[in-house]
Amino acid sequence: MPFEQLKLKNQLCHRLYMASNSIARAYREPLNELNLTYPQYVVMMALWEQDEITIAELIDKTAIDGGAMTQILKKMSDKSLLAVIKDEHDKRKRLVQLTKHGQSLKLKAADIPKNILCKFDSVDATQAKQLMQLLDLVVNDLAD
Amino acid sequence: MPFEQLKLKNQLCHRLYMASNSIARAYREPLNELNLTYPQYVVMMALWEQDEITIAELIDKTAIDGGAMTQILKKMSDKSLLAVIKDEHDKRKRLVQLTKHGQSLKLKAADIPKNILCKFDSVDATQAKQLMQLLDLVVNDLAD
DNA sequence: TGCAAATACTTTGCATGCAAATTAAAATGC
DNA sequence: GCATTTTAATTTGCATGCAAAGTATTTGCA
Repeated sequence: MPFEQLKLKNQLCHRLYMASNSIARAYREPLNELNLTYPQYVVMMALWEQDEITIAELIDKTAIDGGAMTQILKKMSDKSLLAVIKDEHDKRKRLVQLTKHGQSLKLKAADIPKNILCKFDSVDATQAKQLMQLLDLVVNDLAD
Repeated sequence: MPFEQLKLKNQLCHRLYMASNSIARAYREPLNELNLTYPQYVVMMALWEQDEITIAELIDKTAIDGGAMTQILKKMSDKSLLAVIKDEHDKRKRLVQLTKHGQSLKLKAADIPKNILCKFDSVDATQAKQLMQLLDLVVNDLAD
């Protein structure tokens, strides 16, 4: 069968495209209540894990584009979720620091992952873990 | 361990986010040679499977947003890959039709999926199929 | 010491994804 | 038969993802 590989139903990339968009859409509602977009939420999660890190470290942890990160941090700073401060030891670097407000939001966000997982009627914990492992393989194979 | 569920390493959504971006990035180079973006390539694949379908059907097949689809089709029309024509039976609808140029591009695109798969050193065919099945479960569970 | 190369960010331009509002046409219902 | 509702697209505004160019510092090295 010629061109069989070009059919959408055979494309891993299209599955990923749809799944990624679907899950981001699922997060939209609960995140709206926190006045956060999905990438902004990812930044918050990274900072809740470790506060006061450089922008480069934040980019590394979140895999968010550097150009986008500048804009995202500016908006989050405007919302008083965090502050971007100069690194006195290396003036090229800037440190990102959560505000009290940003820190306190962690409590409100704690239930979000669970509420999303509730929607997965067909995927049990084992499958979810398996899925994450497979996705890690994909990401690693495609990493430069 | 409190807030363990908020760590990025435990988040299925963040894996999907990274994997989807990674694979879209991997397609960028080969698609540049065809002067196509990734969503435009998805539209082409849908039309190579079945030509002369309505925009609604195209949206259904590709899962591309309707608002974005209008813009995408306009750009593809400007590049003479396809034409958007009126449906005489139902004037609300519009049909999308590949041009000869659009049809001929299928040949050049045929090798792209294989070349991307080459990059997956750690994922064999069985795992790829398994991954697609799991992603289908996720998409279906999240579908309204 | 001094200058080229590497780092860390920022800025800009383009292409979506998405929600919400809008327009046009067809289907429904009373 | 006509108003209401539904369907099909388009338009608009906002938030990225990404590539490429630009700026400010710091490193490396001759």
